[in-house]
Amino acid sequence: MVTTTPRHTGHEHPRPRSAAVVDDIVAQLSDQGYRDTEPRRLVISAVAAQGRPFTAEELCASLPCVGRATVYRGLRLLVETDQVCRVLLEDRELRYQLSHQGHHHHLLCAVCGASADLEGCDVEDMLREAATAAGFRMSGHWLEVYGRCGECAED
Amino acid sequence: MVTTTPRHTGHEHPRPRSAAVVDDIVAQLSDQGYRDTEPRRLVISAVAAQGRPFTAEELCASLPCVGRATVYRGLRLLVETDQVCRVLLEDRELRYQLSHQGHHHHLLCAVCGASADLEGCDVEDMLREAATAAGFRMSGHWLEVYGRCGECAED
DNA sequence: CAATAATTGATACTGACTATCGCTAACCTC
DNA sequence: GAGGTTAGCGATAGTCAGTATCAATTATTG
Repeated sequence: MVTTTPRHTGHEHPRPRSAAVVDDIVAQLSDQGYRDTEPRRLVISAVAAQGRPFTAEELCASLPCVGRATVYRGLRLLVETDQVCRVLLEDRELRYQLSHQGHHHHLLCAVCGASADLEGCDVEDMLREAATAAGFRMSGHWLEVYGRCGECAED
Repeated sequence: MVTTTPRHTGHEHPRPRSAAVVDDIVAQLSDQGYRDTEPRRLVISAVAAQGRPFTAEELCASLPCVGRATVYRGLRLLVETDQVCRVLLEDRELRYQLSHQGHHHHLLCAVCGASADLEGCDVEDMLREAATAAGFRMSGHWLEVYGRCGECAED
């Protein structure tokens, strides 16, 4: 398993900070009984290296040495364990992104693809109320907000 | 234009009320330059007959005499002209539904698949505000709410 | 170190949808 | 109505994203 690194206080050296993230995720997966494998680490590492929401195919392309199926499996595992969250673009394209954990929504820039987490927006209660009024018991929801980020708004 | 005519193919007697819906939609399409064709009417009629959100494949299955491509094309046209709206289930399955026009959101029952429009819920402003706070200019959003309808909530 | 069970990767497959293209029929003009 | 455009049709082939299969590999455990 590769990574030989002292896991404890890990940043004393210029290890790419993403390495810490990878170790952290691998450790969490390990706690849940998932093995620490080379391909898996490669996938996680590639995920951590992405600057913005990415597609499964992009990930595959960036990992020519890892089988497609393995990339997809790894990605699915990360989503299931809440390490990565799904992002839906306006054209329904599915993308992924390292999760900042916890339930939250995304602001997506239609121009550059950047994403930001929507803070301080508590639609939850509002939706639950409206659902109740319609005779429904709400159990969940899906929300994505589209627009232009600061940089792209100027055009 | 069109269609006050009892087309011979038709069953003039107790015209199902959906027939009025079909005529109406065909008329609107006609206004936009789309032809009034038999297969198109069949598609619209099948759409109008659905009691709840349906998939494209379900529609194909219910129209064995209409080519798949035609069903898909018809459905796409109806979406583009706002006669039909798309509904996204929790598992990302795409369904369709006669549109009640105007921007609105759906409440979807995870058990029986029924849908209701979410009334009196104005998330718009809230989202725009939160987006602005994050330096974004909001241009749109996608929201689906999942739960159980009154009937299914009892279980 | 051997046993065992998870994981991998090559590949075949699936499901949903789109492109192609020769043919048909709706609509417009006269 | 008749005739000419051309939208629309349907059969089918193709595409694309993602999944299933399965023999070989490898992390983990006893």
